[in-house]
Amino acid sequence: MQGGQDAAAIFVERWNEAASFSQTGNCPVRNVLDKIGDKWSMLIVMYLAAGPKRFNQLHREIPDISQKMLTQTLRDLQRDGLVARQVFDTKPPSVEYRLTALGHSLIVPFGQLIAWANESIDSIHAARKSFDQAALA
Amino acid sequence: MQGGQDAAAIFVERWNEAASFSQTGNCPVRNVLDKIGDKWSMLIVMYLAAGPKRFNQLHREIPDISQKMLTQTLRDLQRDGLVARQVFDTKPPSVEYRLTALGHSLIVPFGQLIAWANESIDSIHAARKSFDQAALA
DNA sequence: CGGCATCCCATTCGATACTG
DNA sequence: CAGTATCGAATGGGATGCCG
Repeated sequence: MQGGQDAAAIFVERWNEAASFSQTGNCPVRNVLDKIGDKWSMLIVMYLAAGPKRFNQLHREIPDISQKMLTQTLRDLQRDGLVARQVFDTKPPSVEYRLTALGHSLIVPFGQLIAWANESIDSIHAARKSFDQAALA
Repeated sequence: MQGGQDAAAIFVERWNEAASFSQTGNCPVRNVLDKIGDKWSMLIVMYLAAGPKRFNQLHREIPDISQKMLTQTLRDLQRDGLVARQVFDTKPPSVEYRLTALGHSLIVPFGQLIAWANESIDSIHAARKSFDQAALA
């Protein structure tokens, strides 16, 4: 619990610190959380965790993603230094994406969160069920 | 890296599993990630990590949150069993919110993520800067 | 193959006003 | 004090079509 309190304090502090100059939208925490909550960012990172992949390879493997969002999300990840883009001068040209060292380092803490999600999902569903039933009263 | 690969595999597996019955929107990972990415959910959790707080106390302490979003986010957190709501029958009535055991347990893995964000934000900003400059060419 | 540009709809969220 | 209700602007993201 001690570590939790520290994390909470840091989180709140950083957030409020950002609120003072929020015009710039420069909150370090929000910057990262926006990617986490993004519909596709983390899914792509997790697919790339297994190794480098080509653009259309990702497009085929990831269910339901549109070409637009795949392109856009890859650009954002590249811009943040989480993903590296390499063009091969073949014909037709091929482009390979891979995680950078920074991208790989994100998998560790993010994996903790996924583990928590899988452990807690039953409790969450149970809580929702009882909450919704209580609301019917 | 081994742990990272495992996490990635679990993540992708769970996601694809959900895609098959995606009509119901029942992906365990998305359920949690939506809360993480939510603009206010995690901020509220972090404020409550320090101890129970009343509604207006949260409203005053959290910068820029509207009454609507505070209410709505607290309801969602309560529904998922992360936050408990207790009404005191005083006059005027007061309502206290506190983290449940489940809510507290989220702070640990989420704290890891915040720590990563704070460690990596400089690298991210640097990557953005060089990316944007390269784009000007 | 690997994109980019455009249109358009759904959801999110802030502002404001009202209630027990 | 602790909400609820309604409106409207901004945003996210899918569908489609074109290009080097």
